[in-house]
Formats: sequence, C-alpha cells, structure tokens
Amino acid sequence: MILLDENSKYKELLNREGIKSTRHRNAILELLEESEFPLTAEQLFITLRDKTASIDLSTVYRTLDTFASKNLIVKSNRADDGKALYELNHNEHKHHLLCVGCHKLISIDDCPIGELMQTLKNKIDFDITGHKLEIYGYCHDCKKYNHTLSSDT
Amino acid sequence: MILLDENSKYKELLNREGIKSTRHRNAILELLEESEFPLTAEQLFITLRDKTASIDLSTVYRTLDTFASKNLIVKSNRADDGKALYELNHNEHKHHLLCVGCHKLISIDDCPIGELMQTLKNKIDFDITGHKLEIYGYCHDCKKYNHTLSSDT
DNA sequence: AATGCAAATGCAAGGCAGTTGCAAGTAGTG
DNA sequence: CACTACTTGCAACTGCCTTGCATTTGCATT
Ligand SMILES: [Mn+2]
Ligand SMILES: [Mn+2]
Ligand SMILES: [Zn+2]
Ligand SMILES: [Zn+2]
Repeated sequence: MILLDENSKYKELLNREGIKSTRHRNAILELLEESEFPLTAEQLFITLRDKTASIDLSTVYRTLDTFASKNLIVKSNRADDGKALYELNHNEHKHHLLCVGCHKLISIDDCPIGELMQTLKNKIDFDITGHKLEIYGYCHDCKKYNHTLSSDT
Repeated sequence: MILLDENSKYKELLNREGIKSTRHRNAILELLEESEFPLTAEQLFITLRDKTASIDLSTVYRTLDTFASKNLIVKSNRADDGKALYELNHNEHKHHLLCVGCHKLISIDDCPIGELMQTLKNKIDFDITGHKLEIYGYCHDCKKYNHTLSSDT
C-alpha cells in the first residue's frame, strides 16, 4: 500500500477511548490540531463542507460533545458573545488576545503573569491553584476602524 | 406627600443619561443594585413578574441593552453555559480570588497586572482596551481539607 | 468475504436565549 | 392639556444548539 489512509490518522486514539474511528471524527480532530486557536462548531462545519467531506452540523456538535466527554478537547464559551469554542486538550496553559471587533483570537506565547502568581502565592493567605487571564482589545485590522472605546485598566 | 415615589428613585440618573424614567427601568436598576452578583435577564424577569410589575421579557432585554449602552450596567457571559449576565457598573476595576472549595469570592485590593498591561501595550500590535483576571485556589478555611488538586500555572 | 449489531450519521423538527416589527401606551416638554 | 418621541407588550422571528428517528457504517465474528 503506497497510499497512507488519511482517514485513520487518529484511529488508535479513538479506539483507545472506546469510540469508532470515522471520516468525520478524524477530520475534526485534524482541523482542531491544525488550528492555533479555539474554533466554533460553525467554523469547523464550514471548513469541512467546503473541503471534501459533506457533513451535517448536528454531527459536528455531537462529535464535539463526544470528544469533550472523553477529554480529548476542551469546550469553553467566548467571553463577549457566549458562543461555544472548542480546542484540542493539550493540557497546557495558554492565554489569548481577544479582538472585540472581529472575535479573532491571538495566542500569547507564554503566560505573562506566571512569576507574578508565584510572588503572590507567598504574600496571601490563599492557596492559588490556577488563573484565567483574558485580554480584550482591537487587533491590527480592526484598530483603524475603531474610534470610540471605553477604557478599562 | 408622605409616600416617597418608589418608581422615581433613579429618575435623575436616567434623565441625566437622556432616557426616560419608567416603572420598569427603576425596578430593574433597583434589583441590580440589591444583588451582590450578576443576574440573568430571566432572573430579573421572574422576580419582576412575581413581584408587582408585570413585564415582558423583551422589555427586560431592551432595558438591559439600553443600560449597557449607557454604561450603567456591565454585560458579561457566564463561563460555563454562555448565558448573559448583567450587573451594575460600579466603575471599579476589580479582581477576585475564587475559592474552588467553597465558592467564596475574595476581593483583591488593586489590579496586580495593571502596569504589566501598560508595558504589554507598547510591545504588541494590538490595541488593548481591557482585561479579565480570575485567580482560582483554596481559601484559608478550605486549605486544610484540600488534598487532590489539578495544577495550573 | 459475508454477517450482525451497536454506534454514528443525515435529515428534519424542536428547544431555548435573545431580537425585532409594529401598534398601543406613556413620560417629559411646554 | 396636548403634542411628540420614546417606551412597552405582543407575537413572530432568528441563531445556536439539541434531539428523534430512519439509514448507514465501523468493526468484531464467523
Ligand atoms: Mn497564565
Ligand atoms: Mn486588572
Ligand atoms: Zn479584529
Ligand atoms: Zn474556600
């Protein structure tokens, strides 16, 4: 066999979780793996529809629910409009810049407040186990169209 | 006049914002002021319906939108289910320690990352307008009962 | 390779939070 | 009190997501 079966790239992973390896599930895992930021169900749906595999939106949601229940992916809700976002569970700690203009998510390379948390730990009577930091603003593209904004430190 | 007009408690505030003082608007402001945590539109709706003033849910949403556009209140989205939450805008920038043991909220006096945001502003091609920081952990009381926990920097 | 069955999928309908058009009601102005 | 623009109730509607059901497919077993 010369041709590697693209559809089975995640077969072992899926079977290990006790679920079947299918064209759609492999495709969705691949898209999530390629993406550097969380995606909405609709983004996945549109990409898959335009790509090769015609898929139903309900299948996308069901697949994402299944993956989330197996902890293969992490589901969250966009802070500004509450839409559901899905990303591969890399078990890593990340932060993003969220553009309130176009909803673009831009990754921050490393945690800007990691050491701050460390020093804080020694100052307060509170056993810090984690944190969540979201930074809002306007991305490069949206900056120019933005005139009025309320400020917030 | 012995009876103070309850419905006009916020009349000046509302007129100052260029909008009319109505029974519903006063009632919603009052509920938000009494609450120590953000409320959903439905919570407001139910409380008002059961209280005195029969109100339509669309009026609740429209009122909240109006208030938010005047910056009288702050709209956010619940992290777990994405539902919209509304709270009075106290115009203070705050952060909290959230105890994952007992769900207690402990205020942090000043923003631990204010200056960090400033320096970040000059480093990246992104127009920062705000941020949200939540710190998780175990409070003084819950510390002692805490054995297993997943770590997160 | 053929069989059998549970799991996965497409399709269409439904559910729920939130929005909108429009007619009727009301606050504020004078 | 009258005028007008804003506000509200009502009902229909949208968008995101879920669910029921008939059909298809992965995969284990023959
Ligand atoms: Mn961090
Ligand atoms: Mn801050
Ligand atoms: Zn943008
Ligand atoms: Zn506690």
